[in-house]
Formats: sequence, structure tokens, C-alpha cells
Amino acid sequence: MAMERLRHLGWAVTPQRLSILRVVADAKDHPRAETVFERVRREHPHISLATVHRTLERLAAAGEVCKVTPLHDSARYDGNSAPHHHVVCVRCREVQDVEVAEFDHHWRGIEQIGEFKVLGVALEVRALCAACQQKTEHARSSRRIAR
Amino acid sequence: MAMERLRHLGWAVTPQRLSILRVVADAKDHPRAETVFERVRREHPHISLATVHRTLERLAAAGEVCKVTPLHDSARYDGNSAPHHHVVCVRCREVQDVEVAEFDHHWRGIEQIGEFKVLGVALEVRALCAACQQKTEHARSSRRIAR
DNA sequence: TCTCAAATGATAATAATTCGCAAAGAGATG
DNA sequence: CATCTCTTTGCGAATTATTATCATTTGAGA
Repeated sequence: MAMERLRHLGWAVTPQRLSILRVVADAKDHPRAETVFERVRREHPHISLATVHRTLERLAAAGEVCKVTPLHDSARYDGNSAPHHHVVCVRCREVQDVEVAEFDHHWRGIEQIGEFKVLGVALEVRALCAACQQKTEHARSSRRIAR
Repeated sequence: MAMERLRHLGWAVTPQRLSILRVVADAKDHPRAETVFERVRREHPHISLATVHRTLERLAAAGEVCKVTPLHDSARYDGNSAPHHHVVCVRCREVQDVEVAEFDHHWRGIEQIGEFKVLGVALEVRALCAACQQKTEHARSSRRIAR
């Protein structure tokens, strides 16, 4: 699978790339580059962090993986390239996939916006996860001004 | 205007903040922190870049300005806090506003997704601007394998 | 005007990512 | 399989964006 994807992209098939692709595909946690690095390292103790960054970046540019950028901090990658979107907690930065069927349906067929040629749409829902909602309640009740 | 916004947030009204707010509100180019800094500097030669970062960040957290994160590079800020979205060229990183009325209509009223409490939605359309479309054509025709 | 928490400026520190380059490896060809 | 060429890798240094620290200043209410 990973091999075919690389072939299809016209890229050289290297063990590092195979491993990175597999790790990202298996990950369910939207890992960041460093995390992918740690996992790939178990198979390839000599792989370099730079290689992981380079590869993820190229894969994202090619649309093979999805790059989520929760406001702040580092980029997160998602091996799921099927149409789906993300909710991210603005407080703890947890990311979770969401499907918004109606939304995707609406976009299907839109190929042009003004002078821009549409490649894809990334929907990021800014939200508060359950845990952080509670924490925020507490903080709020003990301060004068909210927000 | 800027002053009322600060008052409304319950923040101290400082000349630096007034200036930053005005610059972001007037900007039509989704400037990054450093650019805002350069502009504010014309009025306040002694302002610190840290202040600009701090202020933009707090404004974004308060929902007063919109933070766009075009894949890669630095955050871009948009003074337009009315509901709207962004198209970003994946090649040159140009950002442009888009309105997607039907989309906003669809989201109105959605306050919860699973355990997440929705605060807002950011839609980023990955695209190629006209100029980059051409450049990409050329690159493509002179290489063996595209992408 | 006085007081004090909040905001600022300067600079150091950190974190994420990218760059430069030599060495190793992939894939095409004979 | 031997060879040639172009791509990819690993390493470490460099860069870039952002945040933290802290002494000093300043806004705003009493």
C-alpha cells in the first residue's frame, strides 16, 4: 500500500518513506512531526528528524496526508486523506476528526473561486472539549472579566 | 472605534493597542505580526515586537481579529471579524477573503459537536492563484513526473 | 493626586522547522 | 550485475517565529 502510493507519486521508494507513511496511516492521534519521528525511529533508529519533516511536508503538499494547524504550536498530520474535517480544542489543542457530509456535498463540484483553482478545503472548528469547558467554568467564576 | 473595542473587552486603553487595532482593521493584506509591527512603528517608533505579538494573540483569543494559518510559515491576522473565510494559495501563500453564505447559514445554530462546544469555524480553501497556476504548468511540462 | 495592577520594551530563551552539504541509496540502462 | 546519475538521507548548524523574563512605565479608579 505505502509502496504503491510512493510509486504513484513518482517518488523513490525508500525504507524511511515507507515507514513514515505507515506510521501516519496507522496513527489515530494526529501526531506532530516529532511524534512521527519517535515512532518511525523504532524501526529506523538512524532516521533523522529532518527527514520526517521533509517527508511529511512533501506528502501534505501532494495531498497524501492532511496537515492540521491548530492555532499556535506545531503542525499536526493526519494520514486520513479521505474528506473529513477537524475540531480542535482551543485550550488543550486536542484534535478530533469530524464528518460534515452536507458540507462536503456543498463543495463537491466547486473548482474555482475567483482566480483561485480549488485544491481542497480544510475546515477547522474552534471549540472547547468537555474537560476544558469545566476548567474554564472554574476560572471564569473566580475572575472579574470573562474572555 | 478602536477605543470602544478595547473598553468593551475590559482592557486598558493604551496608544500601542489603539494603533495595532487600527493597523489591523485597515489592512487588506492579512499581515503577519512582523508586518503589523512595521506599520505600527511609524506611529510608535519605540513599540516592541513582543507587544505586537502579545496583543494580536490576545485579540485573536478574544475573537476580535481572525488568525489565519496558511499551511507553513507564520500566522496571519485579519481585522475583519465578520463571518468570512479564506482561500490560500498553497504555492505563494497569498490569502484572500471569501464569503460562503450557504456555509455560514448551515453552521448557524450548531453549538455542539460530540463533547466539543463550538466557538467558531475557520474554513481554509487550499488553492492555486492564477499566477501560480501558470508557473506550475510550466514546471509540469518540463519534468517527467508531475507532483 | 495616589496607588497598584496591568502593560510595555528590551533582550534572552525556546521551539519548530529548514538549510547546506557530504555520503549513501534508488532506479534506469547496457 | 556493474555502472552511472539523480534523489534522498543524516547530521549539525542556522533561521524563524514566538514566548518568557523582568525591570520600568503607565492607565484608570479611589
